[in-house]
Amino acid sequence: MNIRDIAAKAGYGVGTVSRVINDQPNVSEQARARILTVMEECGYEPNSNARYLKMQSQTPVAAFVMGVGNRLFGDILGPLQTTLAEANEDLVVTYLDDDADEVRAAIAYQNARHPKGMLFLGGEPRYFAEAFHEIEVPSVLVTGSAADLGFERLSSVTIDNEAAARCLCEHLLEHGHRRIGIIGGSKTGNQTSTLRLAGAVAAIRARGISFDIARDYEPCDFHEAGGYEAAQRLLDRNGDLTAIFALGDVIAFGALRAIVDRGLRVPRDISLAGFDDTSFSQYAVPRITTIRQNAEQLGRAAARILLANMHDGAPAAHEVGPFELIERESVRAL
Amino acid sequence: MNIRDIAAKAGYGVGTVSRVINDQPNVSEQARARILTVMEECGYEPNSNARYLKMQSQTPVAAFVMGVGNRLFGDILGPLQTTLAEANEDLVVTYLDDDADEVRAAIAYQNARHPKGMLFLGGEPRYFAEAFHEIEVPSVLVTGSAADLGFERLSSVTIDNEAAARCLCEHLLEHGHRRIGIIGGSKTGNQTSTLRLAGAVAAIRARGISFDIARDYEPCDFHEAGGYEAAQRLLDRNGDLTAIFALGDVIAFGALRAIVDRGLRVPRDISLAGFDDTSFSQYAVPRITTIRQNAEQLGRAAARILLANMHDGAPAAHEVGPFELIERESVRAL
DNA sequence: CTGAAAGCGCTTACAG
DNA sequence: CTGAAAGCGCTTACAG
Repeated sequence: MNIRDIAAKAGYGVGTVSRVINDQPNVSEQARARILTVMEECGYEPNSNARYLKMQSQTPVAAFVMGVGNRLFGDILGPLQTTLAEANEDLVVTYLDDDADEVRAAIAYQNARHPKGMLFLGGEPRYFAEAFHEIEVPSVLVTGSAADLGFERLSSVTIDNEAAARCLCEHLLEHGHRRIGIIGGSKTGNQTSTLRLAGAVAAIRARGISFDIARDYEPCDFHEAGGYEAAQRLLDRNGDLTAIFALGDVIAFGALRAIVDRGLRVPRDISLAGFDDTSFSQYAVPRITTIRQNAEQLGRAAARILLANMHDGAPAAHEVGPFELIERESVRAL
Repeated sequence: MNIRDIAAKAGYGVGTVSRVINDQPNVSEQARARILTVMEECGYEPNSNARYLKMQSQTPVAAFVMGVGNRLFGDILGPLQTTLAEANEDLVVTYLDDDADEVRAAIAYQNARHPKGMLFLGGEPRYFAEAFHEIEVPSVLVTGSAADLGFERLSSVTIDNEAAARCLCEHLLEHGHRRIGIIGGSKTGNQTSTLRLAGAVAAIRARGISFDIARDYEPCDFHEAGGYEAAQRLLDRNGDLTAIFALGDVIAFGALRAIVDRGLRVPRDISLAGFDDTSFSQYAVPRITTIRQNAEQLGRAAARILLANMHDGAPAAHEVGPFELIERESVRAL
C-alpha cells in the first residue's frame, strides 16, 4: 500500500495525495476529504524512508538520551522541551543504550533526517573528540563539558562536577568525618565520575587527611547492585569508615541497603551521601544528602543556547550551571 | 557526501562501493581496501533512508519498549536478546514514551524497515484492537494478554495479573489484615492495573470484608510522587488501615516514604506490599513484599514464541507464565 | 570482479 | 486546484 495505490483508489494524482499528507494548501476540500477517507480505510502510513530521503527541508531538533534508566535526564527533558516549544520548535527524542556510541548514532541520524539541531543528554567527551567534526548542525552536550574540545558547533551545559564533589566532601569533613570512603565510577572512567572523584579526593587531602585510592575507593557500575557490592567490599576492608560518598544516587541507594544488611544504621553508624538528587535520594528512608543538579535550569539553558545557535547563528557557548548541596537525613555530625 | 562521491574519489563505480558497504563478496581485495580507506577519510555514513527504502530484504526483529523508566522491561530485554541470539537473530530496540501509541509507531516502523518480527514490552491491548490488523509480521505482546483479541499474527506472554494480586491480598489477609487500602492504576485504566485491582478486591470481598472503591482505593500515576500522594490521601481518610497494597513497586516506594513521614513505621504500624520485584522493592529499607514476574522466563518465552512464528510458521500462542509471591520485610502478622 | 541502469516511495517545482 | 515528471541515495539484477 503506497501513495500510488491511494491516489488510484481516490481518483487523484500522487501529487495531490502528497499535499494532503503534508497538510499543504492548494487542495480542494472535496479532494482532501476523499483522500483522507481512503487513507483512513486503508490504514495507510507513508513510508518514512522515502519521505525523509526526498525532503531536504530540516526536521525537528533531536535529543539523544544516553542510558535509559537515568532519572536526571528524564527530568531535564521536560523543561528543555517546554523552552523549545516557546520558540515553536518541536523535539524528537531518541533513547540510546548505555554502551552505544552516541556520536556515530547522531551522524547516521543527521544523514537520514537533517535535524535543525541536536542535544546530547549525557555522552562521553571522548566520543565527541573523535567524530563530532562530521556533525554539521548546532549541537549541545548537556551534563558534560565540551569547552576543551573546541568545536565550532558544539556547545555544552553542565555543572562543575569537581567543585560539587568537593563541596559535598567538605560537608562531610565539617561534620567531623575523617575516614571517608568513595564508591562509583566505572573502571574505564568517564568524564563525570572522574571529575567527581577528583574533587572529593582533593577536598579530603586538602585537610591533610590521607586518601588511599586502592583502599578507600571502590569503583562500580551505575546501578543498585553495583552500589551494594561496592559498599560491601569497601566496608570489608575498612572497619573504621564513618562516611561513604557514592558518586550517584542509585549507587547510594544500593549502598544504603548494604550498610543496613551489615546491621549498621544510617546515619547513626555510617553517614551516606549521593549525587544527583533523583527520586532515590528523595524517597529513601532515610532521605539521602546529595548534590542537586538543577534539571530545570540545565534543560532551559540547553534549549536557550541551541535556539541562539540555530536562529541567530550565535557561536558555541559553554555554560556552567550552579549546583546545590541538599542536606537531608543521612549525614550526622560526629 | 554520498555513495557517488565516494565512488568517484575511490575510482570505482557505486555498485562496487555498495558491495563493500554491505560486506558482499565479488570485490577484489584491492578495491575493498581502497574504498574502505576513502570512506574512513570522509567519515562517510550511508544514508539509511535510501538504504532501507531500497532494501526489500527483512531487517532484524524489533522490540518496542513502552515507558523509559520501567525496570521490569529492562530485565526482560536481556534474556529475550540472548534467546534470539542463540537462533542467530539480532534485536533492535526502540524506546517509546509512555503516552505514545505503540501500534501506530510499529506500523510506521514496519513500513520503513520490514522487520522480521516485532515484540512489544508493555503496550495497551486497546491500541492493538484498533490497529494491529495493519501489521503483517509475527509479533508478541509481552506483559499483557492478547488472547481475547484474536489476531492471527499476535501472540502474547504475561502472568495472570488478577490471580497474582489475589494471591498477594490473601497473603495480607492471612496475616490478619482486614482493613487494606489499594493505590495505583491510572484513572483512564490500563489492562494491567485493572486486572490487579480486580484481583485484589475480589480476594478481600471473598472473605466477606467490605471494600469500598471510593474510600479504600486511590488511583495514581506510576511514579514515586504518585505513590506518595496517593498514600497520603488514602491514609487521611482512613485512620484504620493496617495494610496498603501498591499496584507497582515504584508506587510502593513512594508510599513507604509517605507512611514514614506520618511518623508511622513499616511494617510495625502499616504493612506494605508492591508488585513487580524491581530494585525498588529489593533495595528499600525495609525490603518490600511483592509479586515477582519472572523476567528471565518472560523474555525467553517471548523469544521462543516469536522464533516459532517466524521460522516454522507456528500460529499465535498465548502463554501465561507463573508468578511468585516474594515475602520480605514489609508485612507483619497482626 | 566491475559498472550502468532501473527502481524503492515519496516530495516538489513546473506546467496547465 | 491538479497531474506528470524528476530526483533524493541507495541496492540489485544484469551484462560484460
